[in-house]
Amino acid sequence: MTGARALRDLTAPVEDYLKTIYELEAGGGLAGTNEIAAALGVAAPSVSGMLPRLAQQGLVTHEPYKGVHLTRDGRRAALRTIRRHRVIESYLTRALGYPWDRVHDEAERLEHAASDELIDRMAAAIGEPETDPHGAPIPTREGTLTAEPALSTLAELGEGDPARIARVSDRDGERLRYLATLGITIGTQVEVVSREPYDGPIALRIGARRRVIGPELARHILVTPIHAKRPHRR
Amino acid sequence: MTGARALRDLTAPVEDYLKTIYELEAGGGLAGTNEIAAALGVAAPSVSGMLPRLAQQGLVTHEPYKGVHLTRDGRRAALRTIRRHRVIESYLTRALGYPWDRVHDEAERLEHAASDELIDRMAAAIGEPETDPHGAPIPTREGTLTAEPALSTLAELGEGDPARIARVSDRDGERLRYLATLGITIGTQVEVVSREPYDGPIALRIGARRRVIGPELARHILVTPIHAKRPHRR
DNA sequence: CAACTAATTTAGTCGGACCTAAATTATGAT
DNA sequence: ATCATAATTTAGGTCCGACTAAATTAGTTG
Repeated sequence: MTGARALRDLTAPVEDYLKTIYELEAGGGLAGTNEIAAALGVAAPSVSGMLPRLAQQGLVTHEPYKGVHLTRDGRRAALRTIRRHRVIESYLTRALGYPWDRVHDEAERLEHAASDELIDRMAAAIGEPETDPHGAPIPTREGTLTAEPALSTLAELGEGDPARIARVSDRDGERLRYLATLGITIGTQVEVVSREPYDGPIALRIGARRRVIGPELARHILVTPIHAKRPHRR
Repeated sequence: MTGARALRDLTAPVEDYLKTIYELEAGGGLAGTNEIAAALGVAAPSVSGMLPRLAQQGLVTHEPYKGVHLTRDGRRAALRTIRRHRVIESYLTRALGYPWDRVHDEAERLEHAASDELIDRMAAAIGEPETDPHGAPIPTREGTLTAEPALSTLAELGEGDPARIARVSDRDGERLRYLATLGITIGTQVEVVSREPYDGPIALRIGARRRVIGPELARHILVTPIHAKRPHRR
């Protein structure tokens, strides 16, 4: 009974907090005030001020000085916003020809304004994709996120290992633009040709091309290693 | 020099006020506080509170107890928002299959979140339409609105006069839904078959169908009378 | 275990946008 | 010209979401 009520009229900042907390929780156990503040580009006391408001709406549990956790409702709201974001990103690239480095900011604003109906129509119009243009999985309408298969970093691949580009962060447009010039897009097959020791440059075969990238960049590129048998995982 | 600055970061409420003031000015000389309040669904003192803020941003000139007028900047911002709204409505119907009675609310929210680039891409994707799904003209990217040809009301038509449905209000979804069941859509040709005196019902031929509507509804339907020669206006 | 440091919260403000209740101004009628 | 009424503004308050500066708590280290 508590579920469906609050989700409707969350403010844009609230949705942003929930999304951020969700991502921090997923990626590192607990979400700290400072982390949230840094991720949102906001001062730490602003976060301290927001947390009680979120708690009072039943979206989050908060023990002062310890940390925050999303409640079931909070997680649902977060996944709803994430779904919106990723569907919008997908739609903009597939239906309106947006380059992948310019969809993030647009989605960041539209995700708070689009109705469920619009999101569903967009998703349907582009064939209900399972991932967004950067490889991130799109939560379902019901708020479930298919468990992501374990991905490796391009930096972890050994020489001669073939792999397929699976995911990159959508945050840094600059980096996405650079990756595009390298020919690195989601689904592209790559292979580590050679690696210099001591965290040195990594030489790649990307399709037919050969390129060398730094290890720091490689750590931001997630890949699915390709084994002898085709990875027909479901 | 003053122009381009302020337009970028107007808040959603500010854009709504400007849009409303623009429409009231266009439709009736001066925009009164109460009118604005009624149109926005807000208390009158809220408007009194907002007007100085708008004036201070150079969007409006305000002489207390007399009235408001949009400045050049204010008019530009208003037209920009109106363009957004109408492009979005058009896109939703033409590209995503929205029925014309459900696009208004969606556009009302998206118009504050969409970038200029998105609006332009949407417009391009559906062939740069000149009017929205309800027949309202779409301002150009440069902020000009082609002078609307003088339209009549369906209630003003005499018996036997053929006309083409030109425009209806997008506000009332209920009414739009009813009009759709009558077969009344933009561009449809209609003809007044007969009219009862004393502001009585009006019998119409709509395509092949015959329908009778009340005079109040007829006054909300704008039409282009069709004369002997085809109205090949540009 | 005491003390320092880093993380977090509290205290105190601010601006935007809304509200109700009470003044004020303008206007039209007598 | 005065007076009632309608339109508008002022007064006073709320909530949200942000800020800086100052306190507090937790955690680590000597």
